[in-house]
Amino acid sequence: MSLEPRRIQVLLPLPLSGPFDYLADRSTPLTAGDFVTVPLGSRILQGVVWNMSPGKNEVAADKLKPIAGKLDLPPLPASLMTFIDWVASYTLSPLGAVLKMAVSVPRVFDRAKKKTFYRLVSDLPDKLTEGRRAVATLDVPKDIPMALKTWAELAAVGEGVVRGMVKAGQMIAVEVMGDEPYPEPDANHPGPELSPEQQKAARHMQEMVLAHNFKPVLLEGITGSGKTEVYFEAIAEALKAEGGQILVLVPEIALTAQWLARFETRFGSAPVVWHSELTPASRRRSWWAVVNGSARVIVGARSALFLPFQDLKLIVVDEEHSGTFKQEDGVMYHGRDMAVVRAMQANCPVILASATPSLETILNAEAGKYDWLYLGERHGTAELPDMTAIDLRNHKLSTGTWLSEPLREALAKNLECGEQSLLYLNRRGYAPLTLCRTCGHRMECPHCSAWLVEHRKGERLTCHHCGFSCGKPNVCPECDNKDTMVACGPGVERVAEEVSELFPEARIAVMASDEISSPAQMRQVIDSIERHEVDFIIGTQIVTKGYHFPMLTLVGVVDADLGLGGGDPRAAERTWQQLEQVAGRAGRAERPGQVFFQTYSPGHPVMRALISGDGQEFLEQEAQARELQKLPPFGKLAAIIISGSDYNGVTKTARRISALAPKDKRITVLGPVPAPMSYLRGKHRFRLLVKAEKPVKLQKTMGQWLSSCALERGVYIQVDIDPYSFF
DNA sequence: AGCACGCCGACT
DNA sequence: GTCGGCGTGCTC
Repeated sequence: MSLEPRRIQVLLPLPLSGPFDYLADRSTPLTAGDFVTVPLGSRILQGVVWNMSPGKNEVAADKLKPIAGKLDLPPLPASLMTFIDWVASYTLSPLGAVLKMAVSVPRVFDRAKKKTFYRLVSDLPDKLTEGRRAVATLDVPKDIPMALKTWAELAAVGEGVVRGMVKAGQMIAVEVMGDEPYPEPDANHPGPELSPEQQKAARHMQEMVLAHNFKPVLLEGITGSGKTEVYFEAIAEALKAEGGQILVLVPEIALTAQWLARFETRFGSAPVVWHSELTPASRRRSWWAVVNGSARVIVGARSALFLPFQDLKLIVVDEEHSGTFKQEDGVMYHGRDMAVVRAMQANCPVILASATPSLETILNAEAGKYDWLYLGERHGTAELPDMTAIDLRNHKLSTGTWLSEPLREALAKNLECGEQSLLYLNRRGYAPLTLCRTCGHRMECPHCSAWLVEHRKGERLTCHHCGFSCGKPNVCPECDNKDTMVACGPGVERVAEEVSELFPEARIAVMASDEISSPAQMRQVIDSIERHEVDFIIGTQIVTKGYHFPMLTLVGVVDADLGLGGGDPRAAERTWQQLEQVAGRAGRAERPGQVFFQTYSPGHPVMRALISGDGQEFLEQEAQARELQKLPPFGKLAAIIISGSDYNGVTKTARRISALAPKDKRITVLGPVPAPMSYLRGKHRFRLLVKAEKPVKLQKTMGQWLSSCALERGVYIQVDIDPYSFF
């Protein structure tokens, strides 16, 4: 019998393309997925056993080091390892970089101590002391063990009382890895009444959950149709099973206090949350709850896909059309698409919900690859808002104002009626551009190819791409003339200024990401709107995130054309989605709503679709355009970003990569052109677009192609499979 | 990602 | 003469 140490593969959470071989003692029990510590260079790192056999490319025997130890943690579930492998090869990212997303839990390893929790026994004696009775009659979910301290606090007794009950056998100690478990959402908690239409959709999804098969479903529902309540029923169905976990992906968890409140109303307790702004302690607690299976429902941002679920029963992607699901740096992946893959690997259904589904998803549904459920009725008696385009060619704006006569009148009338109005402009700050009246000099960011945006707070100019900021100059840096710098164009702050001049008495709230920095602050603003302490809401994108305000009956889109320029084939679709979402804010509950779009091109297909309320024709046009250009989903698309601080080096490399493109008729390489942000954080960026016909194995082709291009120093390339912007 | 190794400027 | 700047490249 050989007692020679065996060679195993260990993957480290570093941007390395694959696992390293290490030596492991045959007497230590190890399996794939186990967390180990290994020496790397001069340091000791935590890694994951990726394979119990050596790697393909033989490493010299004298380089091999033995593993340093094994961590007392549950192994990474095999399903997550499969997913990590898949994501790495699909996105052409280093395997270790993908692993890092799954194990970047601060101090998760060192604090993995066993903790003791307590639960009540079922057969308690009738006679108890007053303190013990308080503990025994607490209204807490059964079978959820809690810390001694928690019991004492909830029952308002001393810890001694609880300790006494343990001694008397009235409570049982339970050993749990990690922190206190979360309460389990109650599937049978009485929820809101569903309309027949909602019930029908809910039943379909419940059946999918029971079938326990991979199946994507598009849940399309106009704003106010109660999509959330419908997929809650699918979640409830999955919860009824003995074990298993449900993942809900949302675009920006930090801002969805209203969503969490609705969840609690339906299920009696909050779900486990996961997003980048969690404190290290709650991050660790959530991670543990997921890995030990005690977290039944997890709601999170796209990174939640990489949590160590033991047994996924259902995935929901809310607001599936949202661009924020696309990670644009590091490992570039699309959360919605990866959610579908994760569901496929877990063999469970995946629900894609949206009022304005992405074209990709609609086409998948039309092709029959996805089931398609449609909710067309607004909840209660609310009717669809009235959509009106204001042609700015006929209603000229006077200089320095941004609200046309008809919109001002409508706002005045709405204020008189005591109802709330929302003005939407997807632009933060006061003015997007500052220029010199004398010489025309534009204030640009020294590190990016972007204009500096003026913010009223502190009279500062700020770059929205890299955060650079400086005071607003009195003297033109170019021609030295004094007091010639003027603000051009509107941001939300400037519209707010105009509104306060028009209606000096009115109460105004500005909602923009730089005004609202925490969920608590968001909560505050929402509360004050709900309490009707606000007449006018002036907001950017963040107002489209699914809040409803019953007194909000008028929406004005300050610049409906914003975002249509450029030439990005996705711009029209995005604008349509955004404006449709904003329009949905108007006239919920029992009050009809009005929506006004200020535009210079009321004949644009997007505007026509919005006004007629029929997106069908518009989407068909978009689909045709994509098919003609062989853009996704009719073909494959990837971007190569070449960046570096040396402009010549970058352009030279970009041209060389383009020249070395595979000679294949089915592959077209466009560019290089300056990337959307061609100068970002001090680095020049150029982009190549790779268009390929569907049968082309894009990852394999690109991998071979790019590894054949030797890079000069200081030049970096990055691949973006399925780029979000087609530019 | 770290961390060493390495090759050029201002200090005791 | 060294201390140290951070550029490049390796880590089983």
